[in-house]
Amino acid sequence: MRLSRYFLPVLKEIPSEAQIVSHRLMLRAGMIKQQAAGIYSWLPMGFKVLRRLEQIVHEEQLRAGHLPMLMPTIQSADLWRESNRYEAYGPEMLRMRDRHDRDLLYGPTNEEMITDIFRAHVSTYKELPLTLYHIQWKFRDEIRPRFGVMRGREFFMKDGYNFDLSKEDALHAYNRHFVSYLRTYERLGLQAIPMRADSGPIGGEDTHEFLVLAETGESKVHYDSKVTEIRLGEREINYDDVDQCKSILEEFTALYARTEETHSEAEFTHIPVERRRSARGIEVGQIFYFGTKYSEPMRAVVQNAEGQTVPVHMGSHGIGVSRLAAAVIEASHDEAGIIWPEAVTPFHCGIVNLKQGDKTTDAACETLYEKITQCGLEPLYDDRVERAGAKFATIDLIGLPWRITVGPRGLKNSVVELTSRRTGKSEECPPEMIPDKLTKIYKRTDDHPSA
RNA sequence: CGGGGCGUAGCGCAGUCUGGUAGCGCACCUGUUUUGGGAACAGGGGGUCGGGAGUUCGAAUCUCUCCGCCCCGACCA
Repeated sequence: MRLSRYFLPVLKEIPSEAQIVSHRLMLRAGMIKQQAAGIYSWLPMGFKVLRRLEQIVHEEQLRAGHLPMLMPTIQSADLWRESNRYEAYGPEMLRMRDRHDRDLLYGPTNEEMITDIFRAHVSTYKELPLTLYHIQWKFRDEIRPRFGVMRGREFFMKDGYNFDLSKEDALHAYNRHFVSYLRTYERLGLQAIPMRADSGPIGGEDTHEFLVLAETGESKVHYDSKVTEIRLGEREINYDDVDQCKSILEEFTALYARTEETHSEAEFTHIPVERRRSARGIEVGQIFYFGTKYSEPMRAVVQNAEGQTVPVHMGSHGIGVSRLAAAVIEASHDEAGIIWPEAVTPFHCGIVNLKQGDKTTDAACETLYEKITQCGLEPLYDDRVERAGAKFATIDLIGLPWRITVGPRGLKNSVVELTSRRTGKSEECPPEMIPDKLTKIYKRTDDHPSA
């Protein structure tokens, strides 16, 4: 993409409504524009990041064997009356009425709807286990939306639902999600710590939240500092392996890590003093096992091998995709702006032409642009007629992980500069070598399952 | 919902107390000179002062009312 043809309304000054760093940077980098309290437009570059996050979440769900689908944003109130949540959900639910006076709502979550789909089409245990998910906009009419897309009223969420014959099967689904979530966050370059949490209005027995540590996080958390040393890493995972999934869950939950709601001071004091940590975190996901809470009232039942009709065991699982954009920025930025992890960056590199209009530098940039594009990578070429400082400031602000600086000074020696946004370190090399270097860098994060 | 604050050009703000018909910086347009970390100069375009009602010869400014947004608190991906 050529910057001169792109729509990237960057701001030099910080809009006054933004309090936290991710919100400020998303506004300054021209990623989002507020349309109402807690409701945002995603401008081209923000949208690009959102789609990359969505893509990675999809890939990891597919890898775990979960099936993508799409449910509508608007739901009928009748379904919610069946589960008795229409009244129980309270004013957080945005209710509306159509021209025939039918009660509708903008879905805050989809347990009822997925259960409706399940009961309409599944009647035998032979179709189990089944896990369906979608990535769709939700609306929760928060009392006080804030912090940009971190706590929007409208937000983009992956929500999945598993249906199993027995509690044991459903707990495996729980563990499987646990592992797939860990993998998802690690791919995004985020450290998200699983913590035992409170089940809230979704209800249920077992639940873990995944939290990214950040000063601006809204949740208070308490943990043993050793949990931050555990990584999933490159290990092979077989999502059908019940024991493996269980042992990974046990490995990650053996050490103390709780949100404020489930915190126990008594247990906390068993941790050696130097390892006790109380901090704040951003909740980027949560998984639940809730048994037959919805399947019983909504009659989502199957016949088992003995011919008995039994309610299915269910769980639900969510990742806040739009919130992830803010969480990544909270976890990865500096004074100059955003620092995108390679996995989610909107463009793979920026090409900065220091002397736009100069035949030699223009030609060098064009060639680089073409060659890099041919490698399947997407460069953002700053071809504006601007001074070097302005171009550097823009490219730093929007946070592309790699910058290629092309100027007459370097070209005299047949070199361009490759600079890491994260470390600030530069190396000079002939432009012909750049595509290969970038390809190697991105090979590490280019991790698509065949699905 | 309780408490606090704000609404003036795309963004950041002054002007409001003490009424006299709107200004500054950035951004934008034109030109000249510049050009390896947000250039300088000159010229220029852009505003129903959140909406409505009232007071007044006259309202961004005073009064009433509605709307929107932000911050602190209880709830949540």
